[in-house]
Order: sequence, then structure tokens, then C-alpha cells
Amino acid sequence: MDVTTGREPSMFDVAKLAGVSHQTVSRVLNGHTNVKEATRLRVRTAIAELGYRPNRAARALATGQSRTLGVVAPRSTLYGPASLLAAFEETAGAAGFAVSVSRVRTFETAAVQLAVTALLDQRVSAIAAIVPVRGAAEALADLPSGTPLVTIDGPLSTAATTATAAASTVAVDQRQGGRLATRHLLDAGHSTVWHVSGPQDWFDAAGRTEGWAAVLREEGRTVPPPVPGDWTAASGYRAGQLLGRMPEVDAIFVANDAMALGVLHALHELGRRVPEDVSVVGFDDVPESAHYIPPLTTVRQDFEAVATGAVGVLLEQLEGSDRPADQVVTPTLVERSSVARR
Amino acid sequence: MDVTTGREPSMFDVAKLAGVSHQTVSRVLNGHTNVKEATRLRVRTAIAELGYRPNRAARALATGQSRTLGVVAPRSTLYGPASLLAAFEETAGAAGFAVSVSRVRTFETAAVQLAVTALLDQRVSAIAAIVPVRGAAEALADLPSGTPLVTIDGPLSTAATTATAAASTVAVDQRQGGRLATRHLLDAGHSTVWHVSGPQDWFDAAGRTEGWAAVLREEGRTVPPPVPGDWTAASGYRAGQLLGRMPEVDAIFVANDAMALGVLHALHELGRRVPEDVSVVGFDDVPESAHYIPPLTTVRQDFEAVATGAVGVLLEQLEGSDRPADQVVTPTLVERSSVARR
DNA sequence: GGCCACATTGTTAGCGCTCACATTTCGTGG
DNA sequence: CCACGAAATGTGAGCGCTAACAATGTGGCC
Repeated sequence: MDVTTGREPSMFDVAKLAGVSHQTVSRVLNGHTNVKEATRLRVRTAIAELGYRPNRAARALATGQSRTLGVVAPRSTLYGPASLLAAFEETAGAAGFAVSVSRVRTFETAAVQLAVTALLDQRVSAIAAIVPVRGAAEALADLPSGTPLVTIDGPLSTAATTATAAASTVAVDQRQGGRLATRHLLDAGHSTVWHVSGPQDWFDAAGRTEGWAAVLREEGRTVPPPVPGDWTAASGYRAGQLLGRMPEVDAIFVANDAMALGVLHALHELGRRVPEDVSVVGFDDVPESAHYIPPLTTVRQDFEAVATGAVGVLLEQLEGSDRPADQVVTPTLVERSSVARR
Repeated sequence: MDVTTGREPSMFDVAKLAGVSHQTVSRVLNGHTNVKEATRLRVRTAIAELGYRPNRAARALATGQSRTLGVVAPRSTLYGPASLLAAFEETAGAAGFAVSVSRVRTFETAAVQLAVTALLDQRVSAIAAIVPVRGAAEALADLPSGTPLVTIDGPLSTAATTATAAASTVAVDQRQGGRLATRHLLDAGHSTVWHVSGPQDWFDAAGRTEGWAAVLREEGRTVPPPVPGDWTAASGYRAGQLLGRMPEVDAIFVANDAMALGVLHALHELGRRVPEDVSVVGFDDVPESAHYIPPLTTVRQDFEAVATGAVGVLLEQLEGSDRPADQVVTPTLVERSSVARR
């Protein structure tokens, strides 16, 4: 690597040093066939000697393809979105794509569209949106742009209406998760299950609530009114204070682990033991939940799989495939000690 | 906005529609002076009508400036790094920069350099590295590149040796945090403070441990051997099992909240009450720590400030300032109920 | 009224790459 | 031993933008 270069070496510098044309260098770089082995080697050597790196901007300009994937992600550090983002970035990076992130502080349509615009300005090849909220995700779907778009953790086009067929979705089957948790509680002998829900404009929250209600209905149990939370431990604590004072409550499905922690806290303060007096099931399987008091039975989502799926869908779309492909990842139950048989 | 464009509108399309030259369009776009108000308006209208967006790749090619900031961040979802990353991305975005992320799965030199290379290939204008580990951060410092680099949460050049003056650092004063926690425990009347540490190759961990030891030494207390952890609740649990069995242990400073949760868990299992029997202080102030059992006294870091500082340092460097600027953010103590007076 | 300074606009040449095509080289069979 | 097609390489244009410079227009002042 040279030390005192006035300006970064270009393809022409490499070509000159290797005694070939710039086009041959380009061919070597892009792994084209029809380059003699000896030439290829000479070019490689020159590249190394000069410390040459291809200029992505120039390539993007020439090809009209940036090989960059854009992500819209919430500013929050909620476990789900943060995990999804990390997994997506890693997967995309491993696939040889650059990843450009645009954070949104709120899910208001305007904010989300601004973020998408920023990405579009960069001519990203495709966009993944971690925007798990009703209105916003839908606002995305009809962006007037040919850029492939996948919604992560977004609206499953369950109803085969496929009206907004524009975008693909990869998501965890939240409903199934809710079912899993509720069924587990019922299996343990509880007559019904109470529920602390997440914000209902989140697909995750809505799905979990739906799954919970569906199982109760199928089994002919009473469906108690859900206690709304906002994902935070503090809101879980408030819900716990409420539910803990009701003697008939002996099984609670909480829509995420953070709120479950709050519930545990409130129950503890009220002197109601978990799991002896009340069984609790959470959702997310955050790494800490194994050490809540007591260790929390919860539902685990495979973010890795979601991310892989999302990148896969995007790449496929870039290859030309037009039909949007939805993918669903199934969550699993992680049993610990916050549930006891009745 | 047109619907059926064969190809995206370029500056020339705008120019034609507005009846000016492409250069005038460029001037309007870049806010140059010396454009008649009427002309500016005409151009703006044409831009809107065509739905034109400037092509960043072309601009980057022409100027040699991508106006993109690169970030190297760990794949993990540890609270500190994740918060830092989110804050940095938002701040950078607000400053009008695109943000490109490169995740590393480990902090081995090779992995980190690969990530940086990926960023350099994109010709990012500057790089922020969230690589809070000894070896790796140092490996970065002497990268042979004119690209401005700031290490977030990296090595403070405390000793004014300034040998590796190449890179700037913005970080939380971890030592001060360790002091705060330890002093608080001492003030509560404990004769000494035990310590569950993070991995000592992390600057954060090392700094917290140093601060803890320094206060004990200053006050002439015995300095017990630290129990090493790895940031996870599970490792905290193991440490807690150890310390909880020692009757003389009645005050523990744990290097992060996740491990503190594990300690709390172990202590609970061993029947040692917090804070009645043992006082515990954590570090991070994760949102959940307010609902640990009991609510955890901990040390809060202002990630927002760190991120703002990092972006600031980078921009300054881009403006030409050569001298690397280090910045330190001071943490604060958050009192809750895991500490009791003796 | 003519000239000059300044405000405004236009023209040209790249930035570093890829694409489409032109050209050369080489091995082979008649 | 030469023609011929495939393999290997080279050439020129252009992607959409900015920077430097050139060319207009405009008003004020003597």
C-alpha cells in the first residue's frame, strides 16, 4: 500500500501498472470469465500493490445499482426491533451489501415517509422497514417507487385480499405465539387466562392478543378484558397492581418480557407469589428473563430467521421476481418456573 | 410526480422543464447565492413536478464526498452498544448524513478491520467505531487512511502519552461511574464493597473496576478480589451464588444491570434479602432496572450526549480540524431501593 | 449615452466506473 | 500453412453530478 498518494488510485492506475486496459481490471474485479489466468494474477498483484479499492459511487453511477440495502428502524431500543435490526444488518452485510439505516423517532406516517425518502435519495437497491405499527406500515406499501420493499414484522396479508400486494412481509406468527402461551397456561390447569397487552396498533401486540382470545374462545373459557400496556416495565407494573388485587386472577399472559417483569414486581409487592398463587407467561425471551424472580416462562422468536428471510425476499426481488413473497416464522415456548400446575 | 417514467428524471430534465441550464438547477439544489428568486422558484416547481431527487452517487463521484458516516457496531444487543448505536444513527441522520452500518460478530482485529474496510470501500466520509474492547480499538487507530475516525466508548488517552493520537475518542467516564457506585455504598455505612466485574478487556469494565478499587483504597478499605462476569445475567447469577454464600458480603457493586439481575436472583434463592442483608448497585440504568426486585440503584450513562459528541467530533474533523478531540461524559447515580443504610 | 462592476446564467470537462462493441490473439482442422 | 472461430483484450461513450471558467445581462455613474 502506498503512503503518499495525492489521490486514491483508480482503475486506470491499476491498469497501467499491470500493463492492461482498465476494462480488463474491471473484468477481474467483477469475476468475469475470459481473462487469462496470468493476466488476472498480474492485475491482482497491481491491485494489492496500489492498495486500490473500487469506488462504489462510480460503480453505482454506472450501473444504476448501489448494492446498498436501506433499513428503516425505530429509534427505540425495544428488544424485538433492536434484535431484528442487528440480525438484518449482519445478514445483509454477509451477503455483500452495504446497509444504510434511517431511524424514526415515531411511527407517524410523515416521519416514516421521511426516513424512506432519505433512503430513496441514496438510491438504495431495496428497503426493509421495521415498522411494526398499523398505519405506518400501510403508508409504506403504496410508495410510488420501483424499489423493492419488505416489511419486517408487518401486516400479514392473512385475508388473501392482497389489495396492497406491493410489498412483501416477513414476520413472526404472533397469533401463534399468543396461542402457545395461552394454551400452556390452560394446560397447567388454569380456568382462564388474563392478559396484559401491548399497544394494539402494533401488529405484534394485536396478534398476541388475538391468539390469546382465540384459544380462550375455542376452549369455551371466559375472555377477561385485556389490560393495556405500552411495552414498558412501568406499564406492566401498573397492570400488575391492578390484576394482583383481584383474587380470582391466577394466570396472566403478558405481551412482552419487560412488562412481565413489571407484573412480577407488582405481584411481589402485593404478596402474591409466582407461580404458587399466580402463573405468568411473557413474550420475547429476552436474555434476562431466565433470571427474573422467578425465571420467566416465555415465548421465543427467531429473529435470525426473520432477518434471513427478509434479506432473501429482497434479493429475490432484485433478481427480478415480481410477486411479493410473504414469510412467516413460528415462535416457540420456553418453559421456566413462572407457571405451576393447578 | 410522474407515473410512467422510463428512467428517473435527471438534473437535465429539470433544467429543460424550467428553461434553464443544469448548472442553475445544481445551484438551487445546493443553496448557492446568486440565483434570481424567480428562477429559483421555477426550478423548485420543476423539481416538484418531476419528482426529481438528486443522485447521491453522482454527487459523491463528482465531489469525492459521500456525506455518509460509517459505524462499526457489535452484533450483540447489549444495552450500552445498542443505545449508543441508535443515538448515533439518529444524530447523524438529523445532521443530514446517511449512515452505513457494519456489524462485527467478534472484536478480533481481523473482524473489525474487515468491517472498517467494508466502510472504506463505500468511501464513507468518516467512521465511528463502537468497539469498546482493548485490542480492537487500538488496531483501528493506525489504519492507513485519511478518513476521520472516532472511537465511541474507547480508550481515553488518560496518560497524555498521545502516542496513538490518530483517532479521537468520545466516552463515558467509567471510572467516575465506578467511584460513584462505590462511594454511595460506603456512604451507606458498608465497611467495604465487593465487585462483580465485566470482561476486563472492555474499557467500560476496566474503568468501572478501577474506579471501585480506587475509592476503596482511598478510604483505606480492604479491596476484595473482584468476581469476573461476562455482562450476562447468567454470569451475574453465578457470581451471586458465590458471594451470597459468604456471610461477610453485604455490599456488591455489579458492573452492569443485567449481571445485577442475576445477582439479585441468586441472592433471592439463597434467602439473603436485598437491601436488608446485602446492598446492590448496578450500572447502565436499563429501563427495566426500576422494576427489578428490589428496584435497583444504578449508574446512568447519557448515551445521547456521547452520540452527539461523536457526531460533533466527526463533523469538526471533516471541516478540516486535524487535532483529535477527546470528549468525556459524566455518569450519574440513580438511587432506588437496593441499598440500605447500615 | 457609454462603460464598468457585479449579479446571473451557461458551457465544458471531468469524477471512476460499466456497457456495448471493436479489435487482437490464439489454437485448430483442412 | 492458412483460414476461421473462440478466447482474450482494448476502445469509446455515458451514468448524473459539480467545479471552474466563460458569457451574458443589469444598473449606476460620470
